[in-house]
Amino acid sequence: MGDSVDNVPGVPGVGPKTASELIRTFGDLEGVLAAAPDIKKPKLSQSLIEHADNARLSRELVRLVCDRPLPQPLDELALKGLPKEPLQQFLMDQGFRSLLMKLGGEEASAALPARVEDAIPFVHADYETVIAEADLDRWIASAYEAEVVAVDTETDDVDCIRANLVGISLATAPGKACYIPVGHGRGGEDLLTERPEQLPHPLVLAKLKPLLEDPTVLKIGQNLKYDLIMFRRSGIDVTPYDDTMLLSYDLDAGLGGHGMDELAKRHLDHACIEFKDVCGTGKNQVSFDMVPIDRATEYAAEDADVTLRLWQRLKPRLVPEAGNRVYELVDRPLVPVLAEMERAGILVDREELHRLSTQFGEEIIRLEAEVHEAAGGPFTIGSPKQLGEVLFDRLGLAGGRKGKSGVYSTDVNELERLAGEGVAVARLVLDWRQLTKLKSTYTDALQQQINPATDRVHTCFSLAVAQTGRLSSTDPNLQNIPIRSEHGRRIRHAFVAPPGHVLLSADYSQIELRLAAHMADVPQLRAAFAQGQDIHNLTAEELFGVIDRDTRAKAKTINFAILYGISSWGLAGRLGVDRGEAQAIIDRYFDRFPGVKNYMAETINQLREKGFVTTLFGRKTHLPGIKGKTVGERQSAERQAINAPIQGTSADIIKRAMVRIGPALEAAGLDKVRMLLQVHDELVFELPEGDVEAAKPVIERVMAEAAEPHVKLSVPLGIEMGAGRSWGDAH
DNA sequence: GAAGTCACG
DNA sequence: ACGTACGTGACTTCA
Repeated sequence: MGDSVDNVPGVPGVGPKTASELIRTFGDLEGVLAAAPDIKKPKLSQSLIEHADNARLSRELVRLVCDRPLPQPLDELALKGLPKEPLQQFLMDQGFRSLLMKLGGEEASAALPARVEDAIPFVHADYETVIAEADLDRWIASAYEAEVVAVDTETDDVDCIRANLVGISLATAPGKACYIPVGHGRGGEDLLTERPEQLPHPLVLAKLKPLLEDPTVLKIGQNLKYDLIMFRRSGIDVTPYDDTMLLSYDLDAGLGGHGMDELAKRHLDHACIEFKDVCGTGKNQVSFDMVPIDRATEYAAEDADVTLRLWQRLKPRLVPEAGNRVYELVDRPLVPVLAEMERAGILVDREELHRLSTQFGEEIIRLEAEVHEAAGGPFTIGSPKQLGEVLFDRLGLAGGRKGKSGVYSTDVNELERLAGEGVAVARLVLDWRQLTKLKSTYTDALQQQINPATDRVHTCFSLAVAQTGRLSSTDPNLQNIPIRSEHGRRIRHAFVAPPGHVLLSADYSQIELRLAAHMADVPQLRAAFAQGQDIHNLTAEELFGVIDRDTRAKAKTINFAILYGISSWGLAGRLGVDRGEAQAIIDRYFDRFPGVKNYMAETINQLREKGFVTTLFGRKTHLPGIKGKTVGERQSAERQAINAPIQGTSADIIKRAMVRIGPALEAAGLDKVRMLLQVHDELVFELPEGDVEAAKPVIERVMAEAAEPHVKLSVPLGIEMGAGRSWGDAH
């Protein structure tokens, strides 16, 4: 990366370094200063400000070194005012223990021990249940004193939009944790039939609010987005915060899951009390408000205790290992943004979905009869096993291929092949499959997902699932709403804006190919994007010398193959040519675009050496499969290694756009524009009709400039936008 | 709970 | 010899 601090005065032999590298070299900020006793302070400051990879770090360096008024911040700094105690909070946040001790005394840094004490056992009996007001006050005071507190909320539902608060747990030191019940025994049937003695819910929240919002106390959570939403619903804005799930994700993506139970096993060698041991499972499961309070305390306080201990293990690894970039710049600030998107939800036309369900249902019944007729008897069309036997055994069609479990493949490729050969039943099954898919997954299911209180659908975005840094969406998944087929597209038209409003969709045009052109440094591709040329036409021209429908389609397939980590077998299968021909095309591609070949070789080398690959923002994806037993496993890791930096950089960029879009809109006076959805390269907004023309340029600018200043791209990022009454109309 | 299938980028 | 692209989540059938 090109950002460097040239000629750092007073640091002989250090050479060009980014701020993060300086920190890494000397252990912490104090080390940097110690190594540079005769630093020309203002000059260092200016230099760091201009070149450092963490603007916030730079600013605090300047503040520390110069003790004079700060120049205007460069990046995120512009988005937020400084907290009350910026330096102390920042240092604690960064894990600069020794400096904190010097400035704030021993007690200020007690929460971040240089070495984690392994010996403190988990003793459930030591956890405290807070029933009296004085005890609550004592715990709050202890959190202020520790300047760090792990927080966990217990509720009666995994869906935090409709969940009720049942209790809150706090931990201020390993082994020192409490549980504050507020909603137990609310009309339970078996376990608790009346409300046991508890502090009133509003009182507890009123007492916690100043603590949770205090800039000098760091709040720590595991999957904090959930708790943030719960607190936001009560008018509490938790800040500042750390999330152990995200720390794990940004440090160890690819090495395992990031749920608390798994992290506790991995890092603390501790088996947490499992939720199902407290609440049961299946039809015997009860919600948390029905759990007796003493049992609830063991479970809930342990969660906060574990979270605090995980933070002590993970946070100190951040600067040395993760380069401190994606966590600070991307993932952590995204949490409240996603929380607001989930809270907002999107309006769905229930009647339209119902009409589509009815319509699809009637068509499915017709198709079912036709399939059975053609097959010579009834069978379960939805059973791949039965369908395969009907097609390839009963009807005796040729070309049946059995997989390792001994069933014939009947997927879309196979059925399309048969349909192309004139097998009528194959086309009927394809149509039946499409409509049952649309009905069961979308038109039926989405109606069930509409929240009766808001009349809207509230998805849950997960930050720590995808190996590459992408988000994922569940309950319902709003990142796979149909668009490609005509029937499917009608479902998109059921996602609408309320009266007087429209939906605006903004998407990055071919962002992954643009990033590949930049990362592999391919002059022709860069020039084509700079001039707005059609990129598949360019590939067709380079590879085949002619541009027509056929060569362009082939070129498009090849461009995708490049992004996914090419193999001659895979390309052959997609293009319908033999393997030798596919290999010839690949060779020709590498010949025309040698940067791509080099990029792939370098990336795989890096993977073999380090065990991970990185995005332009420094996000890691570990791929232990590169050391796998089989060739297949190792080649799979190689393909992932090619794709992960591209897909991951794209994810980093749109996430940064999401973090910056709110403040940018606010600065433009567009406070009624709400971001609702992210679909990997697309953002969907809901806004008053009259705001569309003002909002478009703001959104476009933020998205187009989202990589800057930390990453300088050699290709422009193109944005396409549209607005309409429905999501379907916004494209 | 695994396998197969298919919706999206 | 190996293998039919990268990343997800939801639904259905069936053991």
